[in-house]
Amino acid sequence: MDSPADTTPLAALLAQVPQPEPGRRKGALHGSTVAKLRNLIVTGALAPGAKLNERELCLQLGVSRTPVREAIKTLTQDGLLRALPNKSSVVAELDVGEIEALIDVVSTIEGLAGELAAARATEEAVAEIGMLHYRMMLHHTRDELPGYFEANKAFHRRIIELAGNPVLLWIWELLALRVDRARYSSNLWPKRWKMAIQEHEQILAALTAGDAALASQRLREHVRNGLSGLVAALKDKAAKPDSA
Amino acid sequence: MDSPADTTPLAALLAQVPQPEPGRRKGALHGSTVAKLRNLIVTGALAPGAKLNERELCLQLGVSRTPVREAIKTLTQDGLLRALPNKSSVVAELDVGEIEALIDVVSTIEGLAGELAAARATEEAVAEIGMLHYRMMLHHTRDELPGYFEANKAFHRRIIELAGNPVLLWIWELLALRVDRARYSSNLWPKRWKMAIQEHEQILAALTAGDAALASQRLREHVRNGLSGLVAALKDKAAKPDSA
DNA sequence: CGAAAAATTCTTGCATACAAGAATTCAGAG
DNA sequence: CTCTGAATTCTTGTATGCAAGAATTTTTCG
Repeated sequence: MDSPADTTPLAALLAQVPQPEPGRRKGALHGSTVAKLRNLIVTGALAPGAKLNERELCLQLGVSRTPVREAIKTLTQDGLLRALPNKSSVVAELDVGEIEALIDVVSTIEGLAGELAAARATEEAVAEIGMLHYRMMLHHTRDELPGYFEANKAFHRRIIELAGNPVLLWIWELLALRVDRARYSSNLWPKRWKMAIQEHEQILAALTAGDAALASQRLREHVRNGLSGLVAALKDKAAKPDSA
Repeated sequence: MDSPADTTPLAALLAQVPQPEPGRRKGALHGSTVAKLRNLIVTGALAPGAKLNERELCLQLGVSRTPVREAIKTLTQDGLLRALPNKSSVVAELDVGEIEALIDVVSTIEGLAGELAAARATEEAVAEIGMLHYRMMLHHTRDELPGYFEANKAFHRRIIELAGNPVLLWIWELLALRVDRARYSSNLWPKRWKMAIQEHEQILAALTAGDAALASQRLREHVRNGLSGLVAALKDKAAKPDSA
């Protein structure tokens, strides 16, 4: 059976079939497919409004329709795709109105996180968040957008985690997907870097002091400032669409 | 081809096959399967910890594995199921700690909704919410739990809708699933009916007055009271498990 | 009789086949 | 040449097949 020189034509054909990539184990396709597709959408590689052809995605991602369809369903639930009955799903438009709606919700959620986090802030936890803050500053001085972006997100995530509320974290992750998408689509970022860093310092100080009300307020306003800037940038872009 | 007396054995066999229920159109199975399964979980018909056998569910729901698997994935994302790799998914435990976590998040979300709703409260909208309030009172006087339950949820939902923020509504619906589940599992309800009705009246008054801060505060506290009662009831139940 | 191991059965993960509906193409009439 | 409509093709929705891994039973040895 394991003879390398099997001579039947059928065996020859079968030999070059899938070869399930030795290292791949069962049960990993759903997750990885979701991750890949989500990245394409969040980063804008798949533009808003783009139609998703399942067969095409199968080829592109190298899997069968089953995991692709599962991924589409998942991302539809996350609000990144819109499903039309018997028609191709499309990448959700990123409506400025919806981002404005996000402002209220995300700022409120992060405000709550700040309040809870301040009450639980140990020295160690604050130090860890502080580290993320400095990492972000480092990327700032180097003008490294992706690194800055990632450190910024890690800074916020760490605060949510510090709040110690799993439901809060769950909701935040859902919201963060949409926020990220909006961020990617408007690269106004350099303009807000400095102010964001200052605000982060203020937040860090409030957490260090264990001042729940202050941490809450500062996070709320920080998020509101950031997203408002995003909305303004997107409106600007919409007004003069060719200045990218 | 349409001869009613086709004589081949194969045709005879095919004749008694599925008969896809004349009224059923393509594309409806996913949604209906999710709804059915979700109901089984939320109402507790499928107990926390129960293992889901896909084949069994297929028979029970009368569909193939595909929609069942999709439904399982959807509900897993909603947090009603937990997926274990290569093993049966199980109905998520309803952990008291998680419900405590829900308190902070749901009360904050509804507080935000109250704030936004008060700012947009027209006479018509307030009248509509008032109607739901009276419907709830009616069910209260008649001791009709399911109706009370439904009217209560409609009351809250209408306020969220009045807030006019689609992201807020989306998040609220996700959270409401877990809240409902907790409610079904603890039937302490009659005890809190009266107070809930009084609180609703206060909320309605704040909305009528267009007082955003007050509406926000009252909704926040109303939700907190309700869920805290739930947690207490569940802890009680856990302490003396046989008193159902 | 008890315990470990081997074999069988069961269950999920992924792929694929088939059917219903949508999109597109092509033909023909005006 | 354009518009309409029928026929073809394409795409999604659902069912089913097959294999990898888990659970269970049976068997064998101490």
